[in-house]
This record gives sequence, C-alpha cells and structure tokens, in this order.
Amino acid sequence: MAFDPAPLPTDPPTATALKLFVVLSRAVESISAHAEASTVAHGLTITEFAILEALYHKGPLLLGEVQRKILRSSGGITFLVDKLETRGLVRRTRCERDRRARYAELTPEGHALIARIFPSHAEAIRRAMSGLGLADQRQAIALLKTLGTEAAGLPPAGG
Amino acid sequence: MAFDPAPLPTDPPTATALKLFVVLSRAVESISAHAEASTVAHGLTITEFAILEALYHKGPLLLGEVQRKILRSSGGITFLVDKLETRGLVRRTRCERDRRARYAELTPEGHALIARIFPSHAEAIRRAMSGLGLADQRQAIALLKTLGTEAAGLPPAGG
DNA sequence: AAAATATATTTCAGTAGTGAGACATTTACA
DNA sequence: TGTAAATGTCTCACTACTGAAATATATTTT
Repeated sequence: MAFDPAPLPTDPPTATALKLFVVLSRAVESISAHAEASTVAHGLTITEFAILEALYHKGPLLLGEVQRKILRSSGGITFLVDKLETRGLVRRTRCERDRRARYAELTPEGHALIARIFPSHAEAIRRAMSGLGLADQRQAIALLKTLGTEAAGLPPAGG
Repeated sequence: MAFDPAPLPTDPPTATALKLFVVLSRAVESISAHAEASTVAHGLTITEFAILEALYHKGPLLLGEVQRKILRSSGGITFLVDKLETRGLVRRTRCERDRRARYAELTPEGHALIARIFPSHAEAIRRAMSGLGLADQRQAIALLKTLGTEAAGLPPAGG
C-alpha cells in the first residue's frame, strides 16, 4: 500500500541545482554547529552573540539596523535587547535626530565580554573551515557571493 | 561613552574563514527564501515540505530516520508528523522488526500533493541558483561537499 | 498648518521547534 | 536466562523567535 520512491529530476540544470542546495545546506549546518558551540560555551545564543558582535565591530546601531542585519521581525530585537540589557551587556540610548528611534550600544561589561570571547569564536570558525585551503576558500567566497547576490535580486517564484 | 568599533582580524586564514562564513550564511538565506516561498504558497512550512519530500523520494521511513535527516529533536518529529497526520497527508504504520518503532508514509492525498508541488519547487531552486552557470555550480558543489564533510568530522572547539 | 502617510519601536498572542525525562522494547553481556 | 544498557517514540515545559496590531514621532501632501 506504500508508494514506490519517486525518482529525482535528472535534467542537468535542475539536478545540479538541487544537489547544490543540499550540500550548501549541509555545509552551513556543520559550520554553524561549530559556531554555536563556541558561543553557548560562553552563555550566549548565536543570535545574542551576533548582536554583541555587530555592536563590537560597528559601534552603536539603531535597533532597526540591528534587526535588519540579524532577524526578520522587529519584535524579536526588542525581546533580545531586553534580555541583553537585563544582563547588563547592552544599553539603549536615545537618538537625537529621531525621537522614535533608539540606539543599542555595548556597556563596558558587554564590551569586555565580547572582546574576550570573539577571538576564540573566530578561531572556531577558522578551524571549521580548515577542510579547504586558502585558495579554495577564496574561490568558494567568489562563487557564493555571486550566488547569494543574484538570488537576493530575483523576484520570488510564482508557483 | 560609546566604544570605538573594533577591527576585524586581518591574518589571512582567519579573515578569509570569517568572510566565507558570512557569504555562506547569506547565500543560504537568499536561496532558502526562494525555497520557502515556493512551499508556503502551497500551505506547507519548509520542514513539513521536507518531510513529505523525504517520504516521496525514499518511500516509508522510520520516524527516527526522518528526524535525523531533518531535525535535532525527536519531540519535533512527533509534533510535525502529528500535524501532517491530522491533515491526512501522512500516516504511521507499525514496524514488524521492532515494535518500538513506527514508519511514516505518505497517504494517497499526501502523495498527490507532493507529486503536484515538487516540480515547481525544483524549478524555484533552479531559478534561485541561476546566478551561477552549470560548471560553476559543479565547482561549488565540490568545494561545499569537502567543506561540510570536514567540518562535520571535526571535534567541537574547546573555547 | 492640518491631514494623511510612513517609519521606529513595543506589545502580545501564536508557532515551530528544543531538550529532558518517561515508557516500551530490544540488544548485549554476565 | 536475567539484568543492564541502549534505542525509538512520546510527553511536556520551555525558548526563541514571527507577525500583526498599537503607539509615538516624522515626513509629505494639500
């Protein structure tokens, strides 16, 4: 009463694209597992780490800027910055030019934390990527940059 | 009172790995947005689609097999298969060799649904990948396969 | 300048999971 | 064989968001 397995598409453009989607997803999953392990070891989720890291490398950012960089919803950023603020790692400051808006910025404690853990995070990423040599990594960067940019510019499919 | 932005690492292995992580994440995000749009248009989340697709292309699978392919937690697969079962797309059947285990398999309705929407999903993926030509896609596959396999085999970092 | 529209954040209910532990069964070993 | 350890699924409390609607302020139009 069960159905026979259906064959995958075999025309080269579709078969190749599907295969690329699979290996791309798996690669991100494997790399992200290393990245995540390196942040949870310090009591931060990946997303919390991403916020601290953005503020660390860019300086104070409007909440909306942080959101667009890291999340889909604005509600999420309020929630996350609340949590980081409660832990004393981040604070909100007002924006002079627009009284609706608020900056998020690192507190001294938040700055000390991210300054301390970022190097080991970067090292974890470097190790996770070490299956490819430097030249291959550069080639992968070029290919993925094109792939991502073109896909982002494409209108969503109609079906 | 705000801190100056901290510079990113500049030693080539670390800088390149971090850059690769960024473009890799962005590429997956852009491609996945197209994949997701193609499934939600048919009333399925990506994960629900992934389950139906796995059963469509592999035939009946043990719940644990489906889980390891798609999720981290076993609780999630119970939840999702419950939902798909309620909608009449999937059913559980018993496993003769192991009475703890259960198969998930497509119902005729589930089979008809995935057979109908899989082609447009594959087409959406093909379009999403079209920023790269076939040869470049093949090269990306080779690089990402190595990257993912090596990262998956690496012990988690200690810091 | 008033009205309409747009934008930034917050609130809140809902969703898609995770993870730990419970239970049933199976497998390995003493 | 009996007992311990392992495995497959399910339950349940919890987490990290999403998305829509509310509020406050800005901007544009008339």
